[in-house]
Amino acid sequence: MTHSEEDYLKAIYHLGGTENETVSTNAIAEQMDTKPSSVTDMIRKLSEKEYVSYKKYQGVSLTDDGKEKALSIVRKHRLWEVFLVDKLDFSWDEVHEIAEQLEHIKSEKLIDSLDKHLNYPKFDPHGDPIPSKNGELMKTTKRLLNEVELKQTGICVGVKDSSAPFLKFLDKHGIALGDKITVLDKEDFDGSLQININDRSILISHLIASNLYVKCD
Amino acid sequence: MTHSEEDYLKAIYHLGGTENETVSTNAIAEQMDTKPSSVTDMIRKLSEKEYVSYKKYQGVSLTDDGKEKALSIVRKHRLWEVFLVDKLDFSWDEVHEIAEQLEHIKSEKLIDSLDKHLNYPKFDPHGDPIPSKNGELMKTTKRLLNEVELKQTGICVGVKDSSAPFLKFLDKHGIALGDKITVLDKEDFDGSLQININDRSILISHLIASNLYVKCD
DNA sequence: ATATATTTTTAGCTTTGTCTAAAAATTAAA
DNA sequence: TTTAATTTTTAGACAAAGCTAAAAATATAT
Repeated sequence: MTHSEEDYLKAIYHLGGTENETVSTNAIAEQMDTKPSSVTDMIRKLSEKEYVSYKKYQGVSLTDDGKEKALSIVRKHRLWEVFLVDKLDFSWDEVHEIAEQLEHIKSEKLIDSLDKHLNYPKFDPHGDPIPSKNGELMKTTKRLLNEVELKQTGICVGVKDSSAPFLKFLDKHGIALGDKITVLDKEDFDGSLQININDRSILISHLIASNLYVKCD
Repeated sequence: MTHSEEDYLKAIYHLGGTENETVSTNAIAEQMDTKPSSVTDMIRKLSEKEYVSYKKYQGVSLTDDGKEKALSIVRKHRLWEVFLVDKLDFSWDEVHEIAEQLEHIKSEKLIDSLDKHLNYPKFDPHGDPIPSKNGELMKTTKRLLNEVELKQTGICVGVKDSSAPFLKFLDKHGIALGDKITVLDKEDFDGSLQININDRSILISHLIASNLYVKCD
């Protein structure tokens, strides 16, 4: 399994090409910042190796084997992200591209040891769940903050928009993973939300709220 | 700088192709377990990029630029080895091939943070010195154990033969990096050494002694 | 010093992953 | 439903890194 093959499986997984759902050649090309023709080539190879099932012009989806491989890469990626933040004091928005490299390191024992060293974390620094060793992914019932009822409290577990500008905004305003957020008020006018976070009360726009995932009990 | 280019620079460095010393095509091929013709190809490329100086049929040596790159890879390799042993409880003889992968991860900040996290170690688990960030390598005056005078004590800092069988032998007999070794007696007959290590006294063969580096005061 | 052996390089081919440009299939629209 | 637009695939090229086999250069030995 080459570096590149792993990248493709991960991309297909993230685009939802699992459980009989199909993903288009163009979508993969865009996600991976490459050309559709390159994608077709690789898809054919992955199909021969039975990591994906594929009929010409009909899109592609992961086989059980492919899904297993994809989840193992996601697991590695997220564990390394936890390592970078928890142990090396990286901030939330710096870890992605380094983890993108580290996820390809091949050693089962390394990942097992890392998992133990990090005390078996369940979520990565972005609040995304870490697949278990045998490929089970915790179902998290997260909601967008703007969908949360008045007076309810939730824990910030992730973002919808993970672009650097948005992550920097959150950082600047002291909003981080694991923070408890209570919805104090909703403005009918523009959908702004008055929220309580870390014992401060701030007003955030609808756009911000609709890109923040929280987990309520 | 590709993965493969880095491997070649490291190999040339380890073969001593620095400070006007020259290394042969065949030697590199053997070290890297590849063919001489492949080496010639890569040497030409590295020469164009001015990482090595090279005249046909005359062998190759690192430029200042190339040496700097090689030392940075050695630094990364050895820091990762310390991480694996100190933090993830790997044993001495398991870390090499994983570090071989990790050394290619590209992120200056990652290495700086790792160095800090490990508390700026000076030696790797094999007792080899870790180059500083600016490429300085500590001069260690290590000697082979069989060259040490009677009654002298030294600290075990490395091995000459780093093959798995030898490392396993040491492990089995409780000889590890950092151990204090005193030479109690030398047998004229076959060069065996009676040594004291960790409050035990054992007899080791000349071959073993001649593959163990120690550092005396 | 010449012949032999060894080392190194060249030439040409392979694989992996990418690309462009053109053809084929599918989807959308008039 | 026939045409137009879009998506996907094919065909052919390219760069990286490796290989084999043969040629050229250097080193060794008689």
